[in-house]
Amino acid sequence: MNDVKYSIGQLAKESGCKVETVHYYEKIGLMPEPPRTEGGHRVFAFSHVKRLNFIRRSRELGFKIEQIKDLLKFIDEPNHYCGEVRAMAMLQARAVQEKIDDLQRLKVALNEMVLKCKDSNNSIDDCPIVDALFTKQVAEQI
Amino acid sequence: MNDVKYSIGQLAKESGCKVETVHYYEKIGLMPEPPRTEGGHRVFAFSHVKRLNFIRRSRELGFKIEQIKDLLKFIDEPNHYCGEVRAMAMLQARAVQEKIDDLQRLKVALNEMVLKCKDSNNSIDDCPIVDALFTKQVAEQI
DNA sequence: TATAGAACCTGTAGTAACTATAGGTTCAAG
DNA sequence: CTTGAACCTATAGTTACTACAGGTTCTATA
Repeated sequence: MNDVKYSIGQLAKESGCKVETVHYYEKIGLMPEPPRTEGGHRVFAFSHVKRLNFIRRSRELGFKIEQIKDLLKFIDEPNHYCGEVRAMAMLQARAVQEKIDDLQRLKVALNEMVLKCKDSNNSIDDCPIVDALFTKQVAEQI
Repeated sequence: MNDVKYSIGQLAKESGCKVETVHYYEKIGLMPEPPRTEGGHRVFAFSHVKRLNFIRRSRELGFKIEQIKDLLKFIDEPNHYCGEVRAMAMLQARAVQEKIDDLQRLKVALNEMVLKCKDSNNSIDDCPIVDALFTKQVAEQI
């Protein structure tokens, strides 16, 4: 039977979150309010472990909390199709690609600045990096 | 002479920030407190435009506020060398590369999930993406 | 069974880097 | 001289947590 019970600490460990994060997810409605012991301690089931894993992994993939709420809605409510999830994943992949492109441009700019700055014993007044940062449209020089 | 004066709105426009951002930078000590008019409006000089441009561009390159404070310290205080700035830029470039690598892994994971999910009319119960997110160590499958 | 201390509880404040709002004052153009 | 744009301050909101304080419950050992 799958009626193993988990304390919040075990749940957290099991899914790689911190206890405070579980509290937080409960507060914002990502995780349901679990049953409690007499004394008020939360008692979780394996389904909670699965759900929290889903959330954590989605976060790792760069989904925002609001997006994860949408994903969980698909899962919680019946009558949804794989296509909706697929579409979200594709959108996410595109957003990630854009971030990568931005960072690539960044890196090139930084490396160029470093290359220009050959004589690192220069006084700060002659530093090409400082210079580059003071001039307009660094980003567009790239 | 370079004694052109700028209102906060002009300063903001000139350097691509919002007025509130200038207020904020002043509050946290990135920008100095400028002189004021009788009525209390801030009056900026060209040096402020340059400084704010430096800050904005550094932010665009992914430097954190605290790092920019360090960079500005180099510039504000005498007896600093180009090498210190160069070292920070190199560190920054490396950090950016790491972020790029992370995102690449992300993108691959997302794309693989999308590819596996061929039949988007499937019910959500059979969605390989949802499946992948529920299983452990998605990130390590990549 | 008594007790120590680990783990839990709630609620609030802090983080980064702004953005937005409210409610009031000053400036500049016509 | 009036109008309305731009400015002022102060506070709250944003995102996704993290960290604390001050108290309670659970559990393992003596």
